[in-house]
Amino acid sequence: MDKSALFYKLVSFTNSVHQVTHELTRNAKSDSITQVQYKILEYITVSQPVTTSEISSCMNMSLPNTSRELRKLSEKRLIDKIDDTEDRRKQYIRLSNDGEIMMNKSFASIETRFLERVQNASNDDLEDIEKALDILQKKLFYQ
Amino acid sequence: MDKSALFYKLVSFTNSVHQVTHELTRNAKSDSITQVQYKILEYITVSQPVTTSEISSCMNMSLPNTSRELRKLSEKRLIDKIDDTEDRRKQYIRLSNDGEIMMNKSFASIETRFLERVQNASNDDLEDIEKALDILQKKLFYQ
DNA sequence: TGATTTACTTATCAAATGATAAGTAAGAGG
DNA sequence: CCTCTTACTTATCATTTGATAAGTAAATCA
Repeated sequence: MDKSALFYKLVSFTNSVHQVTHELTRNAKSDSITQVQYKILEYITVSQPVTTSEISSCMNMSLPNTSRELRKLSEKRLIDKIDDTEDRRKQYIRLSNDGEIMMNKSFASIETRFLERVQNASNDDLEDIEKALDILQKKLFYQ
Repeated sequence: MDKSALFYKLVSFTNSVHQVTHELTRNAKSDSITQVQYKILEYITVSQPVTTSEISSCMNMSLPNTSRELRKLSEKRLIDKIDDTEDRRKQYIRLSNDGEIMMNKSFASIETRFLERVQNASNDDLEDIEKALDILQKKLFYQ
């Protein structure tokens, strides 16, 4: 097994994933938030409740900048900050109702584009895709 | 086959790909160029020769901004611009020698991290990974 | 040949992002 | 109790990035 050849395949693959992700998510984001704010909301959506520190380290941004962006999201009423009752330095971040509504819309838009993309795939194709996603997530893109 | 469930799997998967890509490529970029400039060089590396317009549309950036960044890369002697002899409005972009050297270093660094990531994978695992990459690229992340 | 389109450049401005210093307040450890 | 560490905030600044207007020069088209 030539690992170098596999590496080049991976480079090409990740480029495709980035391209297609861009294609699927274009216009999904509301104009009232920035790209970084959208990525933060996306992370909160799938991981809530999360602390500010967790967001900071998972999104690879500094704590001060994370704090600033969360303040902006809070001012836009898209997230709620809930103080931890045990450790009062911590606070848990959740989507607010407005945030839920916004992210539901975004995900619906992305899902629509996804469905367009796989509309011609057979059931066998879809099963192949699912298995392939599982294998790669487990064996290559594990965290 | 539940396409909605598959969609959620895809969301989780693309997040993992982004995370791992970030992990593999950290420190791969020279400090003398910006993130966007690095992405442009990466695109030129795998697609050269390319025109300014092609870079602009494939990287989803405006022609003026693309032109500016290419000028900066040219000033740093990382790319060469070659006038098209047939259509004199066009110019083809290539890596310069210095650009080749820089990108070879970057790719070597990324490959090293990739090899660390798969060092415990068996030959069967690697074959599974390769097949999965092929399937997804063909059936889901096609351009 | 004149009008239109294409490929690209220059210039300018605003906004987003990143980096860093300095601070507060609470928990943890000796 | 005192020190250290953790979790987070505020403030500030530089840089990067994005958007837009206006221009040049070459090709195409009618």
